[in-house]
Amino acid sequence: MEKTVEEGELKRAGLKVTVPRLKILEILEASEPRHMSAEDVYRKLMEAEESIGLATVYRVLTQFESAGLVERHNFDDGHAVYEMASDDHHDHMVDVDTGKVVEFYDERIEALQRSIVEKHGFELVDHNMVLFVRQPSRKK
Amino acid sequence: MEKTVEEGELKRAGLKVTVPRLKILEILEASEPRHMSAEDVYRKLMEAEESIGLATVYRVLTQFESAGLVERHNFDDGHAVYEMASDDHHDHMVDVDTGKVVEFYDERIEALQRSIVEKHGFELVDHNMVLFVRQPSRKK
DNA sequence: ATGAATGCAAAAACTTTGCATGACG
DNA sequence: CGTCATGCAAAGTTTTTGCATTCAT
Repeated sequence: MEKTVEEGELKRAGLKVTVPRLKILEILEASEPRHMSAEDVYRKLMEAEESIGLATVYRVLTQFESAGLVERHNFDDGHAVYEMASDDHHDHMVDVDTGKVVEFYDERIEALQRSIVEKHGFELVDHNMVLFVRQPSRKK
Repeated sequence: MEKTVEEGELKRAGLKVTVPRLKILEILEASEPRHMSAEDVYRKLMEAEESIGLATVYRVLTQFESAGLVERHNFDDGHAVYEMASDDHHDHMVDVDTGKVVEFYDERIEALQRSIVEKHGFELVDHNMVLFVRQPSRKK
């Protein structure tokens, strides 16, 4: 039985290697679009004929978040979505017509955020920025 | 019966003037902190001895949002909060230790957002930015 | 009077929890 | 083997909806 990369990731995160955790990790890594709700993950599991409870999906996603493996975002619509944590931080741009999500990074904005926060006497722990956009070609 | 400012606001928004809508509008305008969940509003109504159903609070807040009277935000914790819409746009800074919310505005960030969005071929419709901050005086 | 708004209760959507069973190290 | 993870179902939260009644115009 060969050791997969995912097993290593789980061990490093201090999580016991189990079938649900492996499957969920695989799904998140292969996911397109990159942002998935607990339901989305559960649906993929069902498609893959895995019998894993929805409750477990929620538990595992929460653990992954605590372990820093995934990031949780609250866009607008009121339910959480998860994406694999990457070293490179990025923000999001959501096309309001299509729902498509574009990721981007701009160091000037990051720097401005830090400077604004410091001006108010705080230090920046984290941030969350979503730009709602649209193709300009729409009439009116 | 004298006409209040709030009555005018409701009429202008195309909403019939009713007791629940007036009371909720008053509460939002007087609110401190400025960000209130539906439950918060409902609690205030109860304190004021008004018998208005929670369902009505949700309905009215949704109508106010559609009418542009209030803005809805999803910070981190998963339930929506509302604040009176003001002409001057601003973003939010949340102290992760105390939960306190600071509002701020920085034109340089606004300009950068527009420029980034255009570089991707979109136009900016709206945005949402929350900085999670902390008092630097914490040890470790 | 007539159509819209409200209150109540029931339902829906999303997430968490309790507990007995089963799996990992 | 002891502990931790899982599945299932039940409970919690937050928000929405159906319907009879009340209210604004």
